[in-house]
Amino acid sequence: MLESAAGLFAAQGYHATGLNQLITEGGAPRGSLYFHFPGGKEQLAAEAMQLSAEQLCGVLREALYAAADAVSGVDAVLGTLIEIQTASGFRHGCPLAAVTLDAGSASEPIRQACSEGYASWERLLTEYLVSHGLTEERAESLATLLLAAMEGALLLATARRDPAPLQAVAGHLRSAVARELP
Amino acid sequence: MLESAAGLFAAQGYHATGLNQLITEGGAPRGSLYFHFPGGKEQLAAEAMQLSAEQLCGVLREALYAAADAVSGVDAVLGTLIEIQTASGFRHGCPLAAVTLDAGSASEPIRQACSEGYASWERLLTEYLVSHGLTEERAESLATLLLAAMEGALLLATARRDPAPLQAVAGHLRSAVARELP
Amino acid sequence: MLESAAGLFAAQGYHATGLNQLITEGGAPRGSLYFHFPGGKEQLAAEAMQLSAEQLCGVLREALYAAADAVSGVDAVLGTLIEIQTASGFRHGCPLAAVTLDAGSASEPIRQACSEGYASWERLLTEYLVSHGLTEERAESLATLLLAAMEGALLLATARRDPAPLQAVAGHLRSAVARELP
Amino acid sequence: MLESAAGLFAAQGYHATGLNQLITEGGAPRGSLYFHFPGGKEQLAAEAMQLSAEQLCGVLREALYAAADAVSGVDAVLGTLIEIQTASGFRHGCPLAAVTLDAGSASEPIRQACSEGYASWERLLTEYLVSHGLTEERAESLATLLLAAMEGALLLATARRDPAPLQAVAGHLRSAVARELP
DNA sequence: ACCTGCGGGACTACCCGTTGCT
DNA sequence: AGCAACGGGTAGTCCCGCAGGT
Repeated sequence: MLESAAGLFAAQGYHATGLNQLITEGGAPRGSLYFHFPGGKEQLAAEAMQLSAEQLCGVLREALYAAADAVSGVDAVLGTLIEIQTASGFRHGCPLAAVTLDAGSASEPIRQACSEGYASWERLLTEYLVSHGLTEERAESLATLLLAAMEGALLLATARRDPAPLQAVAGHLRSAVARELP
Repeated sequence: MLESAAGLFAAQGYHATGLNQLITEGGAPRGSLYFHFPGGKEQLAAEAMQLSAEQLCGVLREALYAAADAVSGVDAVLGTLIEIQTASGFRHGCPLAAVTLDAGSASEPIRQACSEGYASWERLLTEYLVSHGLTEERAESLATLLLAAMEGALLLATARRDPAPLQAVAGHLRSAVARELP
Repeated sequence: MLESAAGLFAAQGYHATGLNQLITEGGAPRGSLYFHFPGGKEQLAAEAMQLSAEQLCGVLREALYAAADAVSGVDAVLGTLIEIQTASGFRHGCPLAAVTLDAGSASEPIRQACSEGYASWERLLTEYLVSHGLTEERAESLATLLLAAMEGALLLATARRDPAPLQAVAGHLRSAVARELP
Repeated sequence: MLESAAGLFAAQGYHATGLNQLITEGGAPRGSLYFHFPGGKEQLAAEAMQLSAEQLCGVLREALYAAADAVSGVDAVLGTLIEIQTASGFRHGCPLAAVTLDAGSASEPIRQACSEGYASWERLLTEYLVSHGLTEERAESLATLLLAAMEGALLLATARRDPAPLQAVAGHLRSAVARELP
């Protein structure tokens, strides 16, 4: 249920995703939804965002820690994103972005769930960079750049239906990391 | 009319913005909308995206070409974005992003309008970098990084209601540009 | 539209009457309803109550002023009520009572509409009694008794599906009026 | 449980009172309701009506038989009603009326429960009047008038949020009774 | 020709009263 | 006795045409 909701919200945003779509796709009856999510669509979306964030966190962690060094770790992350996006026909970009932008301004719980998701990814990157020798401060700043550039590149790639922005960004991020390493 | 529509779409996305809101905010009667925009809401949104793109293009151009050098040009652009976002209480981020993500997948005209908007900004940056001595190829690639990082930072700042991501990214982009200059 | 709504509300009360029923019975599409009654079901009910009150006021006035004297006027009114109720199979009692009791406590506009309806009937009776020689004060008090007894009798008759309470009350009201006449 | 249900139904009618409200107010779990009341909401309402009728019957009996004579007995009854209604902020009128009108036409068990409730009150009044010397026939007829006028006055008072109709009616009923006494 | 009041349903999120399975 | 599930139903709003008027 939450899984399918997460996919729908990621692809269409909050308001474009109707309850009907959520329940048919999720295979649940209408009334059960409000039993498990008394807060309705809003709560469902917030929990879906949390789930999405955790899942992607796991995927990124695997990609990072399977890599030989920090530079190829960044490469692996970008490669993963490219694969996810092209495999889905450019429907799946960042699983939080669409909801962040079309519901984050109206619903505080949703905004917080999204914000926490981004923060979790940023912490992951920061810890990874620290484990490769960067100071806490430089790691945090670099992690923000990495995350922002990846998010933006996903947005551009979605708009263009073309992974080129992700690839162009990958090159720059690789060298940015390389330069910061001790 | 278009102006107010652009603001509404930017802040809420496509599906969260109702016709009622558009006409009350825009001060136009209901039926007239379909005289001026026979394509309905979709056409209105596409044209609003185009308008937003052009307006921001002008603002960025001014900021860039008023700066003494390329590094401070990038600084000026980021500063402008920070100002826009904080001044609007973190409601206005990128004027295209929300619509790109919640309507771009369903409406081809809207996706194209957004895509063209991003492309126009990228061309602006590319030309600016070329005018500061970069080769066409390196300028294009760097422009993509700049645009992606700015878009992503706007997204993160919106989610967090905090301009910190924009500031963190600004530092890295400044040095990225500095390194590429001849 | 309002006529059919008035009938439905009278027979079933406010909450038991769904919008679906109102629009199918009234022959209007759903969207049109909210054009003419922006306040939705609540406004529709309030206006229906007003209409019902005016219509019944007209019916009662005719019955009263067609009668030879005050006593037979009261008789005519009760007779009219009996006829209305038996003709409808005890579905139509007082057109305001059901809504007064199941929405009047939750919706101030509806309560006011109902209250004004009762007041209009009371004024009608008061003026009629004054025109037959009662002082203003005694007329008002007697009108209240007449109205209350009629309302109560309609309620009892509805519950019992039997006009006997109306007939029993009629006798007492007739003599109550006879005694007060100069 | 039944007590709280009775209060809710009296104040809001049958359809305006949701199961959720009944179980939260009544402090019972959702599923248990259908153990104790296999007939569901309908049975619950019918039994609540019966309970309300019996309780009010008791209250009225006490008021009547504590009075010195028939006239002051009627006075005591009206006084009790006024007190109940004003004490509850005009939310509690007749405990059966709202349900009678918004469910009596659709549910035969409920209609019968209400009808029996009214009949029990009428019997009480009849017996009281007989015990003060009236013939059975005149007592029955007068009891109907008393009950109808009280019900109607409660309705008017509820609509107006003003006990004036009850007071006006009290005067007339007092003299009606006085005249009938031997 | 330009505009708009009104009408038309499909669809929204939400909640209802009810019932199997535990 | 009771939790979890069930869909049909709620009021309300959506985006969109179509005649009529200026």
